[in-house]
Amino acid sequence: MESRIERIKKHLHSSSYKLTPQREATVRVLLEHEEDHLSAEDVYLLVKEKSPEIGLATVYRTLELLTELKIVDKINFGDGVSRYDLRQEGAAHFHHHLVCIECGAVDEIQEDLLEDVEAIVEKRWNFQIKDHRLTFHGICYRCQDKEE
Amino acid sequence: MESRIERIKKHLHSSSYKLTPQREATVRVLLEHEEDHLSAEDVYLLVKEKSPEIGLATVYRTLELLTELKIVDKINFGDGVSRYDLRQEGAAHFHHHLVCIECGAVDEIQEDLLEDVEAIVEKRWNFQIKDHRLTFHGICYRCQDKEE
DNA sequence: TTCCTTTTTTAAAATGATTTTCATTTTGAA
DNA sequence: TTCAAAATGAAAATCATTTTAAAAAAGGAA
Repeated sequence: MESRIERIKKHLHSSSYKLTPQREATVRVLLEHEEDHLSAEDVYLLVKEKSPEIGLATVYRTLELLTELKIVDKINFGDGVSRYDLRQEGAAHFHHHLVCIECGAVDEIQEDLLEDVEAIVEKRWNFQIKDHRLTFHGICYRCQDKEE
Repeated sequence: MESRIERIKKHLHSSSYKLTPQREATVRVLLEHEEDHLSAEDVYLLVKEKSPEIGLATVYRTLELLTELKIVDKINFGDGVSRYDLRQEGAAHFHHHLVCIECGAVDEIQEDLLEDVEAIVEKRWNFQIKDHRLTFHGICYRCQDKEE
């Protein structure tokens, strides 16, 4: 059976891009840090551990390329940096996030939950939805426990 | 009856901040441009028309202050700049956005639409929601017409 | 293989948004 | 009026990200 890396390689090739060693190292870091919401700088530092010669600009270019190909999602929690999440394979919809305003933790919601809302928006606003971003800011279960 | 500006003034005073001429000029620009999703630079240029002595740093500081006091919402559509929206008075919930990937237009959805989703999230993830951000990316009704 | 063209990379410089610094001005309370 | 704190403006600094330019790598054709 085909590995995730191999499928990404094919995906790149089908758009006539190569899976260079630098790109592969970057993808591997993303694979090892799913759900971690790494910034470009985070990714850079992690890639550097195994491939010290890589440049920050290459990481940025790779993340941009992967975003274009919809292999990763670029997200923004309003803290001044973009973060990059590997897309779940076969996921029809982008996952949602829970950002804790106490401790800063970011949890993920894989369920869609928006089918009904999207149906309403498409019909009522006559808007053809291609993608969405939903983030809740609040207090996570861990911090709720702390307070009591 | 009390004007919007006066209520904002009281809001500032209740946190022991002053409504200085610069702050008032900034708020007035926001009041005159609701739904326009102005960037700090946009606000600065508009404020400058009436108050040419104002500095960009002051506009940034004012927008930050208004954000802290929840008088404005700072939003980010992933285009590299933060945008600032005056909050609807008495609006329990932040409004949502429709971003057109063809023409870049940003439309607003004032309806909540998320009550059910939030109830599920609060219960199932045991997360105490304080705020949310929901943005749909897709094709607006204007661009759909163009294509046909 | 060798040559050639294209893609990719690197490091450094450039850019652009935002924040900080610091000297000056304004403010409100005593 | 006097004083300390708050606010401002201009410039400098910062930080994330992008661009540049030259070198390296990759792939295909002869």
